[in-house]
Amino acid sequence: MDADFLANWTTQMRKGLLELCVLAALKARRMYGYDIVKHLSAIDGLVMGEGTIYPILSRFKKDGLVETTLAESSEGPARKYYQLTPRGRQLLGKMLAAWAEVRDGIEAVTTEPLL
Amino acid sequence: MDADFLANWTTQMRKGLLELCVLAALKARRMYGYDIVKHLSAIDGLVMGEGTIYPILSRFKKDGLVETTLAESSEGPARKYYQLTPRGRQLLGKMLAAWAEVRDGIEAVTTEPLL
DNA sequence: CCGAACTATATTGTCATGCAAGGTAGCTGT
DNA sequence: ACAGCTACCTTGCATGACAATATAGTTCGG
Repeated sequence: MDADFLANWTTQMRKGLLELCVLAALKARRMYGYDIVKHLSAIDGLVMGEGTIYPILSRFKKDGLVETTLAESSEGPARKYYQLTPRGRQLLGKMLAAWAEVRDGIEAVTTEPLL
Repeated sequence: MDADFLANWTTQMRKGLLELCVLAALKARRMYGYDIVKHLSAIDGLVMGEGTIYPILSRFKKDGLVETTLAESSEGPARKYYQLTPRGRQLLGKMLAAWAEVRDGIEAVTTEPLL
């Protein structure tokens, strides 16, 4: 089915892009995992589940891009806040540059005039 | 190394996006594999190798998105030209819509004002 | 006429990742 | 007690980019 192809393709398209979004979301403020899911899912095209965010955050921590702080919550278990390290901030800059390049390239191909 | 992380991430980011570019490149005219590589590699951020294009084209053909025509060449082996089927053209439209949605979503996250 | 260089197609294997599914645990209201 | 929400985390699968590799035809210099 077309629907299958499209759903599958959409998954593939998001690879890597979600990492960019998560890092970008942490640029302005610290956030905890569950919150990031809600935050990004509010945006069309960036809907994601918890099984997606936690592996990403673990990777980020392992690679020294973020650090964590535990904080009590009155609405459930303690929240683990993630905040960017200088290294994470620097890498985010490079990723944004690479993203802009690819985005512009795609824009060029998809709007190409007929030859 | 940061360089490793970035290189790896760039690879992941391109997943799916390259398929979009290939379909889009075929929108205006038929092309053969080697030619598509040269064509897209001329654009920064869309550089790709032959080991990438042929699996994509095979998938497209298997899924009925493109059809092929063989044509003699005076500069090497016969060229296998790929052209969009109506189904491929229709799917390209849907993919472009999904792409626009994700692109705009990322734009929103990465340019978010400080709270 | 031999080999280097280029065109062109194709396959195999590795690796990272998105995501569904499942599991644990704390707090709130009935 | 129990349902329902918040919040965290792990396992397993499917997918696709890319490097490496193989094959074969053409062209051109020595």
